[in-house]
Amino acid sequence: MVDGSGKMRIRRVKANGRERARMHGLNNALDVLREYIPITTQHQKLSKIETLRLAKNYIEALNRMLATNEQPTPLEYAHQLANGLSQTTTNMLANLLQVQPRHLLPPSQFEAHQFFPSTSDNTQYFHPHQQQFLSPTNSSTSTNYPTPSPPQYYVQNSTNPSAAPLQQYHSHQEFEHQF
DNA sequence: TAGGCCATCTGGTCCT
DNA sequence: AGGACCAGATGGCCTA
Repeated sequence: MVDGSGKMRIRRVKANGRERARMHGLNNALDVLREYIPITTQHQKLSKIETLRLAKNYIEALNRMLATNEQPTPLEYAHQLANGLSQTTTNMLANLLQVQPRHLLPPSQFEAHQFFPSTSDNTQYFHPHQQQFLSPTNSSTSTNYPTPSPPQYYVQNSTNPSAAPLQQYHSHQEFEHQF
């Protein structure tokens, strides 16, 4: 602003105030959005960009459930939600859904991590490219659903109003019983 | 300490 | 003319 007149200055100050209010409105909307997505933390809220990414993944996951009329396994669900998220948020998600963070690595890191880290168990692994589960002993197509490793499923924070599809299941057995 | 995230300011553009 | 929206710049705070 070259013109330093009082009138111009007042205009600028008023515009700044409006811009501040506009950004506060945007942030409030983001706070509301955070309440409806299935990650909640006590001490640290999701960043703006991660909130938007996770919300998009969550909508996609819900749409998929509606389209297929099936609930995903926790590992599948975690994979859908973790798509494109940062390492930090992915770890947080893995922790909340009680799956191994290494199972949620993006394709590049997934392969770099060696496809099947251990052959000592019967754990099956979700392949992000093929969008299906493979087992260490039989890497051919697995048609029946796997038994994912985490015995407990996501328990929603009671202060969070979001309707996370898995929150109703409190144990692995209860989850399996639905099918 | 570098990098990520954020709030704020600012000037440009478009719309009413 | 004035408001809304946008993107770039800047500086502060926090964390790995």
